[in-house]
Amino acid sequence: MDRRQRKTREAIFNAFTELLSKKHYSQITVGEIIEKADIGRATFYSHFETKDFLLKELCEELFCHIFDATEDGGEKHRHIFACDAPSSVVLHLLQHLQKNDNNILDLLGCENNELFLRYFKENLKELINSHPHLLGGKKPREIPDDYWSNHISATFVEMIRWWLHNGMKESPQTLTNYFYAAIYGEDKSNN
Amino acid sequence: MDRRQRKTREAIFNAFTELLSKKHYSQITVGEIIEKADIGRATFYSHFETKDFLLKELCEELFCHIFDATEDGGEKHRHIFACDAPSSVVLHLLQHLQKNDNNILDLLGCENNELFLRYFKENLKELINSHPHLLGGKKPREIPDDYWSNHISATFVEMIRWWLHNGMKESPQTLTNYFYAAIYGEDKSNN
DNA sequence: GGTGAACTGTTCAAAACCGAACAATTTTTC
DNA sequence: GAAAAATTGTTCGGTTTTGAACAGTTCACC
Repeated sequence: MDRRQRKTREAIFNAFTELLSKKHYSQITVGEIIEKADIGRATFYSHFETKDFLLKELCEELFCHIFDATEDGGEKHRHIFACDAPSSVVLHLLQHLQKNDNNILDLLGCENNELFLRYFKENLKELINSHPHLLGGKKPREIPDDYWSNHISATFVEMIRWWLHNGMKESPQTLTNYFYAAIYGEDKSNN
Repeated sequence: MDRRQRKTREAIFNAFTELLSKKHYSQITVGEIIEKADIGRATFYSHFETKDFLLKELCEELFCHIFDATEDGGEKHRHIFACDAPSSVVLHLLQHLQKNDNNILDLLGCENNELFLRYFKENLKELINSHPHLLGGKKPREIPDDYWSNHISATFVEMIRWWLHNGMKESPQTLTNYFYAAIYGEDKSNN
């Protein structure tokens, strides 16, 4: 990507993220984003059709970052698909959140958190649909696949919401244990 | 100035300032500046003929900033020419330094400080030449004007060097008193 | 003192950005 | 509920930045 495009895109994302942490999505104007990003009006619209599309792309970028390989202290860490057990996928994701990559905690903690948690759940559900055993769990035979993926992703997101709401006191490992205990009915997090 | 030019110029100045605080001027390459500023090669040379010109313009910008009116906590502060007494000019300049506007202390404290103190002295001397009573002092009749301006500016710069070297413990007001005591042979800083 | 690597400064067509306008729509205000 | 103000999304000529080259110079190493 052209250096100018990259810089403009980053400037917009940064400005938008900053605004999102301060006020509600609906009362953020494109003009504010433009002003904070310090770019021209036409430039904004050459990158994003509307504010909604900007939000969508921001979310996608955030969750792609969490779900994909990324730099980690100078050393590439493993892609989640390369994890050896479903529980390590959960652990991995929680660690990402705890490290506050891309200031995602600001967004999950602010008054716009519903926006992001919804996106997060949708993305996670799609991922589970395409990789049914990603997070493990034992699907009862009589339940449709889509119901199950909805159940798992909802459980995961609600766990995050609970975690955030309680001050993130628990370690990612502890939370992972809770997650699988709730799904399996017992602690099999070492599977 | 075009928004792109302003951003590029700032990026170059910031990158250059950062590099100057870490290594000696002579061993900073244009390539490093370009990389840190995150701009194209041709862009750099469309702004500055050479690294030397960049240094020159950085110095000019820094000292213009100190000597000119600028934002001060949301409130415009007085231009030095509007100060009521020569001693308040000195006080004013020292306060600027103490506040570390534009990270000038990084530059005056690093191994490139000679570079900046020399520029500072030259600029100050020119200013005194054009405004002989700016900093006050009583010029002995037998001394040429240029010798006097050189004397005053050198005295000022050496005071700054002493201040920096001793950890800037003295208040700007105290230092102002020292300055005039040394020039006049007694404390007349309230003139 | 010779060789290769790094650095300097220049060129140019292509691409992105600017800014200032504009009509259309929404929101605010009275 | 009408007028005013703010916001949205588009247009376009002019400007800046880009990136990838290039020859010429300096530097580091042997």
